[in-house]
Amino acid sequence: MARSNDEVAALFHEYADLISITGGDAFRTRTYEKAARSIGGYHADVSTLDVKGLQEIPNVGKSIAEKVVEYFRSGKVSAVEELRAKIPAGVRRLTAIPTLGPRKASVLHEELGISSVEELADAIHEERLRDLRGFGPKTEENILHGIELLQSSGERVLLDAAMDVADDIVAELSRVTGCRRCTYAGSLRRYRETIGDVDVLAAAGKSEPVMQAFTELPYVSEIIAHGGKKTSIRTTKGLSVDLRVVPPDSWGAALQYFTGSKAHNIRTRELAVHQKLKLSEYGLFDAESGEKIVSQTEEEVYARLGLPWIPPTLREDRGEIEAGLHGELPGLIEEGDIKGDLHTHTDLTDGLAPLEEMVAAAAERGYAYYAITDHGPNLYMQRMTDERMLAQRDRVRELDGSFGGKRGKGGKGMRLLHGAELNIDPDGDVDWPEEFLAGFDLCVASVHSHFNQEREAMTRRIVRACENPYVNIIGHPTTRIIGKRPGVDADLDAIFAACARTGTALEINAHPDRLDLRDEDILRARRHGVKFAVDSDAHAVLHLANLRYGVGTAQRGWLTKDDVINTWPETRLRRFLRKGRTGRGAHG
DNA sequence: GCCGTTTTCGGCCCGACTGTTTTCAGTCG
Repeated sequence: MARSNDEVAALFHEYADLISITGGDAFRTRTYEKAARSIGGYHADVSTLDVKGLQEIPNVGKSIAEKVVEYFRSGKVSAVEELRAKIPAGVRRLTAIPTLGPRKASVLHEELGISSVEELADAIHEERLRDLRGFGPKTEENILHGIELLQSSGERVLLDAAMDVADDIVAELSRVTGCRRCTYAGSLRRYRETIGDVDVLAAAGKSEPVMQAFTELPYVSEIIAHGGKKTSIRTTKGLSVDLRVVPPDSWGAALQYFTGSKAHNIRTRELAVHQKLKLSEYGLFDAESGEKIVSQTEEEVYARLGLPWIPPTLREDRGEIEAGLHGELPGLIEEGDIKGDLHTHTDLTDGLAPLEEMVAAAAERGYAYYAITDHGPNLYMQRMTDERMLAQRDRVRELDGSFGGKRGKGGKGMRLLHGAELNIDPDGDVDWPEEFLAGFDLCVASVHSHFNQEREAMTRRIVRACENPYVNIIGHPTTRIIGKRPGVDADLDAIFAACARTGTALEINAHPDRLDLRDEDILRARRHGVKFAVDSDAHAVLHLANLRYGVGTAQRGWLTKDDVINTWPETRLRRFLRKGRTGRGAHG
C-alpha cells in the first residue's frame, strides 16, 4: 500500500498533466508538479496534517493544502474530478509516447476524439491525422515508432547495466583525437536506482570527430537526433544515450548542468537569477552585460552562487540547496570509508565461491574485517545443519587474521566475523534458539517468503525480529526486487522506531536489483536515529564490488560515516553487535 | 498557484533539436 504522501503526489502529478493537456497556465502546471515532489519527499505523513501544517511544506500554499485536506476527508478532490471528467485517462496516457506531449495529445483529443494509444494508432493508419495542423508525415512516423517503443517496454535499466554501457562509451570517446575530457553525467552520476537515458559529456574544440565516433559505436541501433552540440542514439538493447560536446572552457558549467537533477538545476538557476546572473551549460553569466563570470569547474559555479560544491548524489532538490546555503551539508560516507562487508555468502549455502576465495577477494579490497553470513536451516533448500555451520566457524577462526590487513591496525590481518543470515518466519521467529545464536559474532535476519502478509502482521513480524537480542541487522528490509517485485507492505516508521530502540541496524543491500533500503526510506529511517550497514550480500567474488552502488544509495540518503556501522573501527562495531544481550564471552 | 535580501504583485530556468513553420511551436532534458 502506498504511503499517503505518495498517493497525494500521484494525484497532483496527474492534475498537473491534466492542466497542461487542457491548455491551462504553464506556471500552474509547474506549481503542482513542484508540490507533488515536495509532498512525496516530505518526512511527515500528510494525512495527519491540517491546512496550516501542510503549508509548512515547500511549494504548498493555501489552495493546495486545502485540496490535500479535501482528499483525506472525502477521498477525492473536486478540481481534479472536474478535469478527469473532461479528459479521459487514455489521453493522459498518450503523453507517455515519446515525442508526443500535452499539446499534441490535446489536439488529437479535441479534433479527432482520440482517447487511447490504440485509437491513435488506428487513426494514423486510416490517415486521419493528415489534415491536422502541426502534424506532418514525419510526426506520424515518430508517433508510430514511439508507440512501438512504449509497448516494447522502453523501460529504465538497472544502475549496473547503465554503468557498464557508460564506462565503455567514455573509454571509447576518450580515445578520439581532440577529445579533452569525457565522463558520464545525469542520473547515473547521481546513482539513481534506475536509469532512463545515459548522459555522456565530452569537451572538445571541434565536436564533429567525437560525434562521429559516437554514432559509429558497434552497438548503435538508431540515431535519434544528430546535431552539432548534441547527438542521441539508441543501443541495440534499447537504451538511449545522449552525448553532449561542449567547449573545454565550459566543462564545469556543462557538467553541473548535465548532472541534474532537473529540479536541482531549476533551483540553482533561480539562485542565479536572484543575483542578476544567468546560468546555462556554457557558464555563469552576468544577466545584463552577458559577460561570462565562471564556467571551468563545478566548484567555481557553485561558489559564485554562494554554495559549496554539492555531491551529485544529493542533487535532487531534497534540501541540499538550503543545507548548502547554511553550511550544513552532511559529510557523506564514501566507498573508501567502508572497513568491511557484513553480509556475504559462500558455497556452503547458495554462494558460488568457497570460503577461502571469498575471504581472499575481500582482503584484496583492503577490508579490516569481513563477515561470512550463510543461510540458516530454515531456508531448507540450503541444507544447513548445526554441524556444517560449526565446522565453517572452526575454519573461519583458523583463517582469522591471515589475509590482507592493509586497513587493519598495526599491520594485523583482516579480522573475520562468523555470522549467519537468518530467515524471519511469518511470526517473526528465526532459525535457531538463543543458545545457538549466542555463538555467532553477528546475525543478519531477512524476510525470504510470505511476502504478501497483511500490513499489521508484516510489521509485527519484522519488529519481533528486531527485538531478538541476537539479530543485529535486518537484511534487505523491504525485499523488493526493482522492476519485478514491490517491497512488502509494512509500517516502515514503526520498524525504524523498533530498530532505533533495540540497536538493530538496517541494511542497505548493494545488489543493483535490490538497493534495499532505498534512498527515500533511508532519509526517513535516519530521522529515527537508526544505524545502517551497507553490504554487498555477495554470492560470488565479483559481487563484492557492488558495494559502490550501496554507498551511492547511502549517499542519496544523506548518510555520514557515523551512521554506517561498517565504517566503524572493529572495537566500536563489536560493541554495537553486543546489542542488549546479557551475559558475556559468548563471542570474539 | 506559489513566493518574497526584487515581499502582497509580477514574476516564475534555459537551451538543443525536430518538424512544420515562412518565423516558430512542441518536446525533451
